[in-house]
Amino acid sequence: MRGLGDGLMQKPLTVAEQVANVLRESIAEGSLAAGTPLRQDDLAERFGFSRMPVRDALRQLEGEGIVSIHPTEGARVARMDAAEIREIFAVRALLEGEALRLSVPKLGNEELDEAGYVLNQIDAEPNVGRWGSLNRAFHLALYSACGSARLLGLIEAHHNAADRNVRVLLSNVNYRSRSQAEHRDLLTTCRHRDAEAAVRVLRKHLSDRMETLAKAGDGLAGKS
Amino acid sequence: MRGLGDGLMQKPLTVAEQVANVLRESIAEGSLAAGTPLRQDDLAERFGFSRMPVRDALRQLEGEGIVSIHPTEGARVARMDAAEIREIFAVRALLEGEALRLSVPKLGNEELDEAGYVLNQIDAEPNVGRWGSLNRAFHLALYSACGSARLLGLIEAHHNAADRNVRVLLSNVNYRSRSQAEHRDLLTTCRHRDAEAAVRVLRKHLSDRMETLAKAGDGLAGKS
DNA sequence: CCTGGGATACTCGTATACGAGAATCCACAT
DNA sequence: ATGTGGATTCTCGTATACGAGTATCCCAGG
Repeated sequence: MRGLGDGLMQKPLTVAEQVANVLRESIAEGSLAAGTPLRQDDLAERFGFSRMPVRDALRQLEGEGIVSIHPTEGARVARMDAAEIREIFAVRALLEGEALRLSVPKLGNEELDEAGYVLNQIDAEPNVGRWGSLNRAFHLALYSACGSARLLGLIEAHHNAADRNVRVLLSNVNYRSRSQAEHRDLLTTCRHRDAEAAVRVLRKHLSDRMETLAKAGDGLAGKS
Repeated sequence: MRGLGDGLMQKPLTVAEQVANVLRESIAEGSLAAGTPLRQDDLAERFGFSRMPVRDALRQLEGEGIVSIHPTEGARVARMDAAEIREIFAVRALLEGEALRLSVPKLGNEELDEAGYVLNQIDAEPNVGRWGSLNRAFHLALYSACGSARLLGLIEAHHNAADRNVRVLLSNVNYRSRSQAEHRDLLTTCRHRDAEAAVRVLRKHLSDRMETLAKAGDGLAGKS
């Protein structure tokens, strides 16, 4: 859970955080496959910094569940099998369902329009790499009125954790169009301020996407 | 969320983790009040180590939401007002409710007996400081069969985050006896393998404890 | 040819050292 | 007396250096 309450606080961007961001993106993008050893020396040399910021970044990513660290053994990109993907999506369904339930009654047109704008951006975005963060932005916009920064932080962390698994399927046009259709359904339901219906749509959306992921992505996450 | 899946993995205990444990315990115990600045130099000197392990420990605790770090400003014990306490308990109710629902059907007598044993330990434990970890052990024992290491990790993290707020009320005999009574109710329901009833008991337990905490602990967490 | 032991190399954890930025405090001028 | 400016101090972030543990690889012996 990275920075439970960030988003508003103006922190001087430190090198360690930049490294963490790049690593997170590289892992999400897929250029760093699951199980890849992350040597501190190598990374330090690649980035042109010393090992200290790299250490901090790895610690941070460990907290997000993206890498796993063993003191003597070093850090590796966290493995993620089908069971793990199901776990993440189950937690997401739980957290996001609750966040949506709390948020919908308090949603203003401002947030709804923002969500709709993001949806259009997704349709117009040719670069697959940016789809993950846009997807996250859409969901968080709908939850933003839930009133619990902690809940939002957990949700964001789990989006990050699952990002790399989502992206591998984005080249599949079917996945993208179905996902977008479900997104628009969800937004419409939210516009009607029907919280329970929205939660049902969301849970089905997550459940369907998860099944697709777990089936298709079973082997590609890499095995030991 | 510290070590999503620890508990079984045998890691060489590093100095940084020891420091983190001591700090976590000190914060939970209350000797480090909310808002207290945590100077790296001071802590390093107190523990007899250099600043590096302290830095790592602080990073880790930040990930757990126990301390907040600002790059130039340093680290402080995270503030926690009544609203934050309610957030934590709301998340706990959500996570633990689901974990219990998943776990109850698969619970063996082994885990149930373990939970009962822990309850007796709580009654027999004179040292208030150990009540927090025993309480956590009881709850986790009931959830242990849920099948999701991720869920258990999140639950553990939120127990740690709320620990210090729980402990301040333990000197109150009423709180302790009522909590124990609710615990025994919960255990009995679990023994009957009635998942939905167990979830209802748990949610009421958490809700009641939260209300007591939020009311009583409103001012004692310290203000700026 | 296979196995066991020892030395080497590698990686992490920790310590020390240096530079930058911010907050504080004091002096001076108005 | 009060406000402003500058210098000092304090703290963190980052770099470099050292020590310990572990895995690996090669060579000798069976």
